[in-house]
Amino acid sequence: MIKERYDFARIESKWQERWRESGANRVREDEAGEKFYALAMFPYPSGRLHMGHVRNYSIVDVIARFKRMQGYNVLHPIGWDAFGLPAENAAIKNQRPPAEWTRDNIAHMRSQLAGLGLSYDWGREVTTCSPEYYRWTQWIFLELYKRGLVYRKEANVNWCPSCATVLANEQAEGGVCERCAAAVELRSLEQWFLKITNYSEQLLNDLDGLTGWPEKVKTMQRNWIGRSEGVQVEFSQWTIGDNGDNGVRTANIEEPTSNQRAGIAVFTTRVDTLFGVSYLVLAPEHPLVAELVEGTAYQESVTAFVREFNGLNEEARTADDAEKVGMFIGRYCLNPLSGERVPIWIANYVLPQYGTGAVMGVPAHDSRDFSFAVKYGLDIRCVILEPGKAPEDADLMGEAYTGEGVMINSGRFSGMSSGEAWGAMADEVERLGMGSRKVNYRLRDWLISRQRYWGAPIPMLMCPKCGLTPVPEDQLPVLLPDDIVFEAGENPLRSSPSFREAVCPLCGGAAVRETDTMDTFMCSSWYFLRYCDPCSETAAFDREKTDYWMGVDQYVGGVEHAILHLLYARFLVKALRDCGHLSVGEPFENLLTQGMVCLNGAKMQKRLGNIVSPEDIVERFGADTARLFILFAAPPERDLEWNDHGVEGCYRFLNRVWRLAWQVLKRVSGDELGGGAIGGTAVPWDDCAGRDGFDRWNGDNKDMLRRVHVTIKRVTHDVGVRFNFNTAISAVMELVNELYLFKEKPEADTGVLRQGLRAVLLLLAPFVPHLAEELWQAMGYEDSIFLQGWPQYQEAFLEMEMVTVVLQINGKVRDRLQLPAETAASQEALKEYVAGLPKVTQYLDGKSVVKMVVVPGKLVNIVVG
RNA sequence: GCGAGUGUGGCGGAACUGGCAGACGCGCUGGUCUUAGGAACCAGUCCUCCGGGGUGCAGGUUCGAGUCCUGUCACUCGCACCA
Repeated sequence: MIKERYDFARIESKWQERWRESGANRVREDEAGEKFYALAMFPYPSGRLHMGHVRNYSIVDVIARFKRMQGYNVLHPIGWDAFGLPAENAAIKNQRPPAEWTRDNIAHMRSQLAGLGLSYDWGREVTTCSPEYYRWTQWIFLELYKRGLVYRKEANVNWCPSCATVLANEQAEGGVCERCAAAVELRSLEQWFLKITNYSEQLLNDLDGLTGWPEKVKTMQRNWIGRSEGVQVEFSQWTIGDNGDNGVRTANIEEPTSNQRAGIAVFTTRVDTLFGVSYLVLAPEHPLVAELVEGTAYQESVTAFVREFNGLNEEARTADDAEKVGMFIGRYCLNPLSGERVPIWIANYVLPQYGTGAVMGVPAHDSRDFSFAVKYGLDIRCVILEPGKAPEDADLMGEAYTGEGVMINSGRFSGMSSGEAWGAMADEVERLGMGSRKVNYRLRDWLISRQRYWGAPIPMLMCPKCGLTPVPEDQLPVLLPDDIVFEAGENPLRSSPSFREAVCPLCGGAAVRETDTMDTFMCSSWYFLRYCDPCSETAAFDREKTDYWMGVDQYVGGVEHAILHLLYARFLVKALRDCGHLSVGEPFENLLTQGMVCLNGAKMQKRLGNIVSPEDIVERFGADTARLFILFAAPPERDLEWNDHGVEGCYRFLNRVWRLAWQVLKRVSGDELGGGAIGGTAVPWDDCAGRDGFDRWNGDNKDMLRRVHVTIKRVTHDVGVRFNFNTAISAVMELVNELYLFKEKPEADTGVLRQGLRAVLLLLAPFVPHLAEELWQAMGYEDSIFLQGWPQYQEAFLEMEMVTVVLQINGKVRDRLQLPAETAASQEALKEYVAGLPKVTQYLDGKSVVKMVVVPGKLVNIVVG
């Protein structure tokens, strides 16, 4: 028999053990029922869980348990995003291999997860740093390589000269080394890239099909991809120096000399402003700069200016407060349409990696060019009239006009609308062979090289004879060596002979292994595929299994992954599909981005010292209370303010449920109806479906049953459709309050009471699985509550005999009428009833009724004039 | 600057398609029981001059607006010289 006290510690460990022993959460592909793939973003094994994890995994667990009760075949896996920097830093600090540190962290966090009663299929656990996993990460790399989606290129990395090591962007914040505070330099290294830009268009367009994603995330991805349509225009180059004599146009001349070069290409989205160009700017890094100034009077000053930028990393370069600086380099070029001579400048505000690294300056119609022109006294030439402004205003511009208007000062294009001119001028540029329409993206290729130990080694070799050679598939995995000494400095793989020395698979000669490892985002971009087939030794995943489980039906995680992780995963899925390994083109059908967990108004962070430890909460109140609070305190997408009193409130509520069950069961066992009925089989009042069952009851009993079914309906909708767990829980709280009141009524039937308790437990089960399971068993059921179907409400039970109709006069609530449902449902009957009310005559006060608005079953509004 | 989002009691938040604002919980106040309680239970808890007024502010649409529209302010997040 159930005990009087709610002993959560005993109950929770008991059920966790039983679920584990019975394999309650194991799934297979061949089971009956539609599949449902519920996924939380897997954690980095930092050492212990924080509240953000608890929130994330509680949300997914509720969804998984709910769907399971609804009869779905639910895949609910967990794993570890286990490569990465902290393990390596810890290794240096404690002289312990990263593998050990990671393994211990995982062990501890695994037990914490188990302690929360999360219904994972532990048989599918995946760890990205295990050779069984990263073997396939390497295989995917090779697949992409085969498909031409991998290339090598020189690129800058953050380099700390004092630590002699490469830093990630996050470690180089503010241009300063995180560890030693030395100024970070840029170093150019040969590195590996994935051609994600091949998929720019698809990644952008397919966002429209992701109807289950928050608009916010899609917008962020759209901005990140940054598509813009424009024209790439060539400004032919003049040879003139700064002595002012007229130059000669030299474009299209064969055999160019050092003074006769082809044009300079710029990309513009505003080709309509071409006649407004008063200068042209190159990025300081532009390859032409050195050539253009070579041997001129400008060489020295320009070189000095350029050098200033080389040491600067991108962050310092693009900081908000960075002032625009630039200089004239003594050269001119020709405007392809107007034929005008245009001075060439270099300036810090032009980015080398976007477009062509060169920009046409149109001060009148671009705010950046405007401020630059004002600073350096450059021509501001208006070519588009702002509607409603007089032409003479153009000279007195206080800021750039970036809108549309009528063209002026633009040769034969004058008089057109700017929209028309855009097309006409683009056509003209193309006709002249001076450029063409072009689409540009902000998205850059994905640099996956990390000069680090703790990551999946890039499976490539350099053979002096055969060049770059992929490691053959049957030689995977390329294992990380463990004979490594960890100290600050270079990638330890570089100094490991056992790792570096290899044999070329093509010629059999000596070769050198690539020592770069892969960005951990690479490992986390396909883990959800591995969950579908986690133990395969012959493939990354079986196509049939991914066909069964993919895509993920519900993905849940923090918004901080809205761009990188989600974009990379989408890219990889598309690439693998194109390699013939997948049927789907998008990994995640529905996405829920949960809010942060805050304390005192700020995100819980070790750094801020505003941390509440999940372990403490579980120890003091139990996992069920922790889960309940975190789901009750706010809807999942919103930030959640932690509140200790609120936790106690949830604990109180569970105690209240416990006592209710205890009292109900005590009464049932003493009741002639209940005594013999407890057991695994259905008791009569458990299946009083249909109108007949309902009509057996009346008065308080009938009202109580109605409440039960109304609550089932609400909770089903709130959990299954809206993911508003907070309102679902509050609905159950209301039901419990009602049951307490009902219990004291003289007419209260024990069967109805039991029916109410049964509903409470079923509805609470996804939230507080241990308590629900314990009380379910106490009710006499032998099977797990999770094998019980999700409760169904009966329409007939929802029908009200009396309903409340609101009476308004001129929109103000004047009365609430209790009416038979039949009367309330009919326009005419309601009108008639209301018209006869003395209250109405009183409020009319001699005035006449202008109109009567009737909403059947709800409201009557009498408009009085 | 661009983009997205959010503004409701002392607090977290309800109000789903325009129809009873403040559900549920916290906190607070008073009470019952108790040796005691930070336990449990009961009652109360937006303001009010008792007419009414209240959902950041100002307008608008409507019989009716927290909800829709326009403008505005504040805060949060993302991107940020992307030509």
